[in-house]
Amino acid sequence: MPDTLHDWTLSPEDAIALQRSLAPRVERRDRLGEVSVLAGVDIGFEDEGETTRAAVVLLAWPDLVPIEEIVHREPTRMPYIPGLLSFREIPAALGAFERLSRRPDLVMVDGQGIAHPRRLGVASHLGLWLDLPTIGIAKKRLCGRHGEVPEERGEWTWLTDRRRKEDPDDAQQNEEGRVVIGAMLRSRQGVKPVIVSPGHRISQVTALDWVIACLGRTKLPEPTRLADRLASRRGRRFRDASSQDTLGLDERA
DNA sequence: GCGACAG
DNA sequence: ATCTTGTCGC
Repeated sequence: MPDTLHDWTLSPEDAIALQRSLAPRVERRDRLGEVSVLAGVDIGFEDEGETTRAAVVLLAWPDLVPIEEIVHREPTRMPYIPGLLSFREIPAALGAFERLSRRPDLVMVDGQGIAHPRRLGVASHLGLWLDLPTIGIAKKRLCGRHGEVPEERGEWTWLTDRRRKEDPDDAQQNEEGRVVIGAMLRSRQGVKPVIVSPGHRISQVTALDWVIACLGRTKLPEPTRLADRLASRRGRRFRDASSQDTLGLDERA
């Protein structure tokens, strides 16, 4: 029975202070080079949470064919605390990135980007650390509000939040002075929308464009979907039968 | 003070 | 996130 507090690298107070100091460095405008390799990142857990398993998948653009997969395991250091997710997941993610044969041009992360109380979700934090363009794709909302999302696939609605100290002066605002922090995207009909928020070095609109361009017929965009399968021990049953692998890609566009 | 709360 | 079978629907 490990005392979880002993494994903390940072206290919650220090982690929050670090987020506050890093948030201003997140770039919300496009700074992407030519994109030919995309990456999907996700984290899973084993041994009742004692082991963290990070998965990174590289895909060729625009084929969206996987060209490299890495699964990296290491001891879990921190418990899950809403708002401090990056401190729990990033160490393992970095371990996985170190083993890649090359760096991707754009990274899609399972979780929030700037749609975070201090505008530093795991996608933004990882983007800053790697100095790469990142996008956050989350399945649940952490903060902010939004109206109803149209039912049709590809439709979306803004996710907005009250302005905070962490928001830059030129942050994109709507008519009520609220700040846009992401978009609720109906990635598939009849399914709960996913939350798309910029991570680092990318604008809201460009982030949305990329995620939509990577949609198959499943809820999650291809990069994150593949990383998800790897990180959560699923999809191991079809390792040889590639027939199931490209199923989600056939009917897009 | 009372909820809400990524993975 | 994870523990877990069958089942409803395109």
